[in-house]
Amino acid sequence: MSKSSGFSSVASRAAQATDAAAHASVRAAHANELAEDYVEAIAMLIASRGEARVVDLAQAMGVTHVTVVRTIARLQREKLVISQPYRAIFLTPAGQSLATRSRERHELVVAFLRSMGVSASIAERDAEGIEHHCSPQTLAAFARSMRTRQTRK
Amino acid sequence: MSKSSGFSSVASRAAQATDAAAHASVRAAHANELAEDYVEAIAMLIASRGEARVVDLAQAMGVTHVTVVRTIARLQREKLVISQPYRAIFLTPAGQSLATRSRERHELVVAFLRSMGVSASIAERDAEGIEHHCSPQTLAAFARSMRTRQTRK
DNA sequence: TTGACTTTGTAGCCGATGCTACACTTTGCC
DNA sequence: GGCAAAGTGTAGCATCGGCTACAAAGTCAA
Ligand SMILES: [Mn+2]
Ligand SMILES: [Mn+2]
Ligand SMILES: [Mn+2]
Ligand SMILES: [Mn+2]
Repeated sequence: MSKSSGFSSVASRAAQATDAAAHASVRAAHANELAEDYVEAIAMLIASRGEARVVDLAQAMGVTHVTVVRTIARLQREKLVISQPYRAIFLTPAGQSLATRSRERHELVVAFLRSMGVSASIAERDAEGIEHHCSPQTLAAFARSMRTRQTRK
Repeated sequence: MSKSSGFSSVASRAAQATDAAAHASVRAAHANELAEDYVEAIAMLIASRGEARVVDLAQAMGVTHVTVVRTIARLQREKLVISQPYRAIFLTPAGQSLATRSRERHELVVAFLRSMGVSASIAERDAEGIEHHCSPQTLAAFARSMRTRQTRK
C-alpha cells in the first residue's frame, strides 16, 4: 500500500496538510453561512416591510415555514435573534452587527462580479455562495480591483 | 401582518423570488461539492502515489477514516468511484471526467485569486469554497481577466 | 361575534456529514 | 508461520437542514 510510485511522498504529504486545512476552512464557512443569510434577510425585511415574519423568510429563502421555524430557534440559541411564539422576529445587537457585515460583503461581491462583466442575475446567484468563502484579503483584493477601474466593457 | 410600511410590496416580493432562486442554487452547489472535492483528491492521489487509499483521503480532507468510508459508499452509489473492501479506490469514467473538470476549475480560481494579489495559501483556502459557486459565466470572466493582463503587482 | 383564512407551531420522517469505540483484515517483518 | 501495526469496516451517536401532515393560534371581515 501507498507504494509512492516514483513521486515525492514528502511533497504530497505537505500538500495534503494544506488541503486538509482548506477543507476544514470550507466546513467552518458552511457552519456560519445560513446564519449570515438569515440575519441579512431579516434585516432587509424589517427595512422593507417593517417586520420580519416566518412566512416572509420562507419566501425569501425558498424553503418551507417549518425549516424557517427550526432555523430561527437555532439562531435564538446563538443569541442572534429574538423570537416569541406568533410574533415577528427581531435581531439582537449581535444579529444586527452580523447582518450589516453580511450585507456589505454581499454587496461588495455582487458589485465586483458585475465589474468583471457578469450579468446582474448571475452575479446575484454566484455571490450568494461565493460571499461566505472570501477571506478579508480576498475581499480587499476585490475592492481594490474596483477602485483601480480598468473599465471592462 | 406584513404592514408594508411605506415601501413597495411589489418590489420586495420580486426581490424575494430572486433571492429564493439564488439560495436554492447555493443548496444545489453544496450537494455536489463534496463529490467534486473527493474525486479531485482521488485523482491527485492516484497521480502522486499510484493509488488512493482511505487513510490518504482522510488525511487530505481533514476528516476521520470513518467519514471517508461512508462518503465513498455514497460516491459508489452515484457511480463516480469503484471500491471493494480493503482495496484501493478507483474512479469510473464519470468520476474521472468530474475530477478533471473540478481540477481545472480549481486551478482557474486559484490562479485568478493569485492574479488579484491574494497570497498563495489564502488563495488556496478561499478557492476551495469559491470554486463550487462559480457559474460558467463567472469562470469565463475570471479567465478573461487573466488573459487581458493588467499585471497587478 | 363568529367563522374562514392565514400564520405559526409540532410531530415525525429523511439523508448528509461529522464523531468515538470497537472489530476485523491486511501487510510487513522477524 | 506468526505477530504487531496499520488500514479498513461497522455500530451507534449527534447535529443540521430539508420535507409533509396536522394542530393551534391569530386576524379580519361580514
Ligand atoms: Mn449567501
Ligand atoms: Mn459554499
Ligand atoms: Mn472545494
Ligand atoms: Mn477543490
